[in-house]
Amino acid sequence: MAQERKKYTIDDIARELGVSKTTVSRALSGKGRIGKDTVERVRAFVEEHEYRPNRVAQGLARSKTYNLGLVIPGEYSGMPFFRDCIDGICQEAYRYNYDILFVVTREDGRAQLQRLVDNHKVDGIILTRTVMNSGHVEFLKKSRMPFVVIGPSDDPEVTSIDNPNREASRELTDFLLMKGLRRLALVGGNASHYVNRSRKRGFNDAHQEKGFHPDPALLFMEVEDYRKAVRVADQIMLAECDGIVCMDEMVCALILSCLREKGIAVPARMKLASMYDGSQLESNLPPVTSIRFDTKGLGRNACMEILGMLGEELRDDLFPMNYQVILRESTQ
Amino acid sequence: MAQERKKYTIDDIARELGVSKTTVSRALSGKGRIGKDTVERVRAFVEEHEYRPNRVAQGLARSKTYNLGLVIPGEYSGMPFFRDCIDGICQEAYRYNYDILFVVTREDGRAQLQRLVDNHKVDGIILTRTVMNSGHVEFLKKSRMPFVVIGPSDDPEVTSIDNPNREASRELTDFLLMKGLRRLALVGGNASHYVNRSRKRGFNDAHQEKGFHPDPALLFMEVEDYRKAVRVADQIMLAECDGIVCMDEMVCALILSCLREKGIAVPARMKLASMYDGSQLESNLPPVTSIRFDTKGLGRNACMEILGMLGEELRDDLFPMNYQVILRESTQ
DNA sequence: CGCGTTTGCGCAATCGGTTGTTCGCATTTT
DNA sequence: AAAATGCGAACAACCGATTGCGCAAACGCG
Repeated sequence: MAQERKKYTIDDIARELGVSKTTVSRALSGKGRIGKDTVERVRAFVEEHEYRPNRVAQGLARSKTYNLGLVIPGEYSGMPFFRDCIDGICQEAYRYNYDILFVVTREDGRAQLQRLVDNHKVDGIILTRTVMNSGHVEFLKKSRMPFVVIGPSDDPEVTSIDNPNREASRELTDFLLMKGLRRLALVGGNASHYVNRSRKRGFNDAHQEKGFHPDPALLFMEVEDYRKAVRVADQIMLAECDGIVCMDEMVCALILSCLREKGIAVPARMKLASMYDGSQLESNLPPVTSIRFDTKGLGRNACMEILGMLGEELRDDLFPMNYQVILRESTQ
Repeated sequence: MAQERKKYTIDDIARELGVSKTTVSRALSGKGRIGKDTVERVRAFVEEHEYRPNRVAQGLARSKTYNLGLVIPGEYSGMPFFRDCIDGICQEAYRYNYDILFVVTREDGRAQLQRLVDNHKVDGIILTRTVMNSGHVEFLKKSRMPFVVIGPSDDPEVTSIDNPNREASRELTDFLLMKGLRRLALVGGNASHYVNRSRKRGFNDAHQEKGFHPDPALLFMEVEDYRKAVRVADQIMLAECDGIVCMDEMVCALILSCLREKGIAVPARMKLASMYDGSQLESNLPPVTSIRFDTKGLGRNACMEILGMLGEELRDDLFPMNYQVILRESTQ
């Protein structure tokens, strides 16, 4: 049973080893001229006694915190996309010994952001963007704090990264059109969420390439719960659609549930596909065709981008940001 | 357009005001003897120039980081419970100018935790517990790092806080038994998640109080997707149940969907209730009776507990940790 | 008026590291 | 053999705050 252990400081190490703390510091950082055997001695001692430099003191001396700020809008933090994204970000950050400072923004999001910057609590910031407003980007540009954006950006000075939503949605839609479907409904949740807009663009792209025009009457947004889904499903059936494209997994599950209840056979009487694949679509009945993104990889990339800006030597290349259209029974 | 602004240090302030930095420090902290008018001058200047003390330097001097570690198991981080909980924690932390260091644990969770402690990156830790294993608690006890646990704890030395799952489940079950139901099925997801065990206990409690015994054949766990739900729903109908109690919102939505498809009228032929209320049950068809917890309040309480341990003067009392059984159409 | 107490403030050490510069010594060059 | 070079290690300043202690002026009181 390891007893309460003294916390060593660099001075303790220096004293016990009979060297100066400069030497200890250099031995550990590998910077500056220093003898090989000395390095070895120090390393061994440090290993033995489990010394860890105090990050706070290091931070003061180096003007560095080894913290990254992650800004997430509160109302979305539970969505599968964010879950995977956060997962990737954390995983990559930990590899480089950074930690993640979590900022859940609500109405007052700016105050938290400002605190991070003013108080020197982070070295850089990862900003997730859901709606295009929020002066956060402008604020960060002005503050000289390095940052990357997850989501769209029209500003060439801003490093941003995102899933290829538009392209992927185009491809999925194209696949359905190639199957001969001509009256596709598009169903989604929150209309102001940029991701839904990107997916809608892809949907339109595919149509236009073939000289088709999606019927505006077949666009249904704000489908967030079962009751709304029921109504939309009714309208879709009345409108004589031959296929339904859902913006995300949740909406898709709701719609599918409604179709089953109405006894509308998928895929026999109606094709169904989703523009985002989660854990539920594969094991649904029938399994639903959908687009799989490497969202975790996206998170890792975002993290690598910011680490790169902070001068870290990256150990891997960025992940290629692609996607897969996964064909399942719902479109057979 | 606010131009790039110089970052003031305490020395800058002192120089410009013609006082010592000791004075500035004292004026701002309110500690130590110092003249009223001096305090006023300093405060005004600081306000004017938006000076913010460098938290890292403060941290070194005071041995304090104003960071709280929040340990969350990666596989659950997206669940509604955690979302609300995190929300509450962050909200409360920000009020006291603390930030949240987010630790998503996977298999290797211990390494991250150890880093937080070894490197002095946090003042305290909030540990969320999902399964009862994990030597995290023992590790933290040994490390002398203040911490609280969200979840159950048998250890009297450990501060822990949780929703009253067992009591609430007992009450909900009791309500159903009082209605005359005698063959209740209990359906849930992950069986090793402690929260499901607590709820199951409450379910049993209610039965035993009345001298009944829940039929072990009516306990269905690991119902995670639609396909499994379909099978379970079949078995439930065969078993001639008169009511179904679901462990959480997601399972409940799946089961309800299955019932609708089979044309089984809820509540006419089957009563349905959920032991956790989320955003989906109220707007479902029919709306489902369920237990509402103040999970956000739980998060805030956990945060207040740890802040208290860290010597912060709390501005509010703890929230009373109660719950409501919300009666809806599904049990009428 | 003299003396003890209180008040306001600054000096300097400290927290635990990093880093530019110097210094002694061994090795190589001429 | 003297001068130039290179190497390893230490000195001391510094990062930006906090804090124990001491000093001088102002105050209270008999």
